[in-house]
Amino acid sequence: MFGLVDCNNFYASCERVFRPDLNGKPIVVLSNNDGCVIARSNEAKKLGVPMGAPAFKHRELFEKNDIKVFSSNFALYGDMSNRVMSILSTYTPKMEIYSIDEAFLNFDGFELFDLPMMGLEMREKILKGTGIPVSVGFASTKALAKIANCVAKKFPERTGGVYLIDTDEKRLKALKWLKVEDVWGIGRQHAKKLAYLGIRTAFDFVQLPDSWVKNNMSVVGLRLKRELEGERTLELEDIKQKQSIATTRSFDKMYTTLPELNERVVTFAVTGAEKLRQQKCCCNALMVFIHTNYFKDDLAQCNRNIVLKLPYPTNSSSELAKFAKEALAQIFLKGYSYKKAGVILLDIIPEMPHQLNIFENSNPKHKALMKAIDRINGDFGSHKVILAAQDPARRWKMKQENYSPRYTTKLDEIITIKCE
DNA sequence: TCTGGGGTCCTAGGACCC
DNA sequence: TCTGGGGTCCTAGGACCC
Repeated sequence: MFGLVDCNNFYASCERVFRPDLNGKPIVVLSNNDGCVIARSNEAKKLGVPMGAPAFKHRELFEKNDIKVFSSNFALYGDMSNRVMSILSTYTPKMEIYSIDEAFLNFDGFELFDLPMMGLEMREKILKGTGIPVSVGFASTKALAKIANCVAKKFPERTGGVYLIDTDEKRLKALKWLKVEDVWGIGRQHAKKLAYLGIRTAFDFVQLPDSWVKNNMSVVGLRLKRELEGERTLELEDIKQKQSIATTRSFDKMYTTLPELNERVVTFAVTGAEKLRQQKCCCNALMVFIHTNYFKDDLAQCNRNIVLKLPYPTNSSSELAKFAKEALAQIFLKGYSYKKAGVILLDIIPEMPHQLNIFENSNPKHKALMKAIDRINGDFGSHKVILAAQDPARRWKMKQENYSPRYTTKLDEIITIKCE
């Protein structure tokens, strides 16, 4: 059996943990730059706030309904996620943290256990220990566990937030209930094609011939079909090192000159390099991209990217910054207003051992230098030591008008309790 | 005025090898 | 007139996930 534990409205729930006055009230969390809605409490969903909605288009709806708006606070969400995962890890050694708010648990060998009871206990323990409500689904495959979780979340009164699919009858009932576009692994494009064929539910999907599924949805679709039929094709995945590390941002205003973009791109490269060193890896290539604002049809559009193969693998901030600058210089065109840029580190390999180049290698002194910088920034706060090419005044602040305190990770933002 | 960010996997087709 | 067969690697693009 697999278990899937998923936090309910995770970011919204995190914001409410330390604001119990907001329980039962509609709240939304916005993306970086306060751009789009990326999380909604159940109350906000009921009021018709769509997922991904641009905030500026819904200001009126927010105000009229007294919807509390938050800027995203990833320091808080990341820490709350760790707490939830750490409680979950006490239930089985075999666990895959699938995303910030959900984890697959493997319960092979737990045949004698009462899984639904265990699910209820998990729920309770996590709620008590972190304040985050979760839903739990159990089934024989990952895709079915996802569906069981959906059922648990959709009918909390009837299920208590925990649902187990352990018979064919329950499996078929769930498949007939679930809309095909809500199946894990079926996205917008495939859903459109399926709708055209009159496929409405997960059950309808499973009736399709294998050949059609293979031809139209490749082996990925076929594996999914097997999973829904109850045949295990997906296993828990190990925590692997990342194959690519992206740092990309939209700007607060349009940038038109190379020096302005240089500063951004260097900072992105440095951020990527830090993540690279954290996972003890080097990269062999990087991509830099820039583009204009594609929401503005009336402006001239420019969308360019380049992949630079590096002469040697490195994780040095200054070397990667240098290469990123070179790459940017090659794609930058004058006369456009740029809105977004990014640096993506590619072809990632372990730091040790790696193949040295006969002629040219990463500057050996950088290793100690980076270690020192990482330690200083780790102890005294990030951005204490930066490259000269980065903006020392940090003028490029993100728009975050409703940023909540970092209750759990910052000593001076911790809550104060008054005892009378 | 204002529209997020970070990932993975698979396939087809081209270039190349013997 | 007639032009093999079997591979690998790389890339761009498309699909999906949170």
